[in-house]
Amino acid sequence: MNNNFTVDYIILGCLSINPMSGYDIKRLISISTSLFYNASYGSIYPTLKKMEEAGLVEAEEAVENGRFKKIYALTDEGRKEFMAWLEEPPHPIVIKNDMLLRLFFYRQLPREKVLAITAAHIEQLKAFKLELEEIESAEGGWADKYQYNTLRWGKDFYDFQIGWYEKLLHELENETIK
Amino acid sequence: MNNNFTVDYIILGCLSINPMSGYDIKRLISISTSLFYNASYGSIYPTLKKMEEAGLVEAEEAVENGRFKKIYALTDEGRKEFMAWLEEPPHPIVIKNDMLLRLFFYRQLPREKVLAITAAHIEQLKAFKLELEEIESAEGGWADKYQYNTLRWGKDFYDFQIGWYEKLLHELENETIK
DNA sequence: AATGAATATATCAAAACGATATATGGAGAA
DNA sequence: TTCTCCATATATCGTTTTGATATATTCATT
Repeated sequence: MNNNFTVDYIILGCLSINPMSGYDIKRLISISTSLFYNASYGSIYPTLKKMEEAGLVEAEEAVENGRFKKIYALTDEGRKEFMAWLEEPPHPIVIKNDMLLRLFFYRQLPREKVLAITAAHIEQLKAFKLELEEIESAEGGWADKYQYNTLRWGKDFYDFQIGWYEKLLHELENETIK
Repeated sequence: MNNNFTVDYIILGCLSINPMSGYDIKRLISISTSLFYNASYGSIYPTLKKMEEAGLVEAEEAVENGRFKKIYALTDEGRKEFMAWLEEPPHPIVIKNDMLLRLFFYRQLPREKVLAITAAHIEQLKAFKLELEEIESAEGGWADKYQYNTLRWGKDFYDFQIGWYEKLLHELENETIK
């Protein structure tokens, strides 16, 4: 585990809160961190296996509601590894922003199409923000002050984006930028 | 090219501005879009080869300053493909934000370490913003109004992040959040 | 003449994605 | 009751992407 910008630590982090299955990890991520850090089944399950072999996690096969489950928990070694990671300074942010990539080339598109796409994008951002607020009101149990702040970042980031594209749209409509 | 959230279109986009080599594409990306959409040599060169076979780009072997270069240019087919992509609505943003991921778990870290990491992160963001402003004053030739706006987004996004973490830091210092 | 930086192409192992296969339990409808 | 659909749960697989490195050449500096 030489590179500390991998899916390994989000998994260790989930298990540091509670022992859980790969499916639980995926669900926890999707309702809490997916906006700023996501992971797929295709990385979660192989990584759990790899970390079990490395002695960072242990699996206990359990039956819950009559359904088979493999509950993973941190070992002492795993918790040590996670805490060491937690103290390190963070890596720079990595973004794939498809809208901005397209914007970079929009000179080649007729003005009215740019306006339409931008307006639609603003509506989509507003819809995503609403979704996030629904998650906020539905959940609540797991939220300590730090976790709550990551959720607040999500909302603030949507507000930033919505405001930014609204300003752009108005400028394009009024053609005040040269 | 079924999935339109791949490296293919950023390459077609670069070539839509000017014919250039894989090395040129990498450099153009790193000084213009890397903040919101990056690509590595390991994806650029194989993709150029794949798209040449598919007839979307053509290579011309040239000698520039006595140095061998493979200049790629869009074919009519390639430009058609790119323009079709450009009209589509964008995919949602994808982020890997290591700082926020760590924040999600910071309850497990002593308060003073959280404060120190957050303060250091703010300084790093300010340094990155300065770097971006240096790129801005160095370049200028390629900047049409849309391209300039993507650069402005970068600066605005740094301002948003700096402000956000400064607010967080003050709240943590004063412990006004429950 | 030597060194090192920038230019330029290319490849490879490891990681991650995205989609899908498989299977079961539970809820509600027909 | 049985059928269907959805949520739960684990797992895999081809493709894509990353990150690092290998190789080679030119140019400017020492």
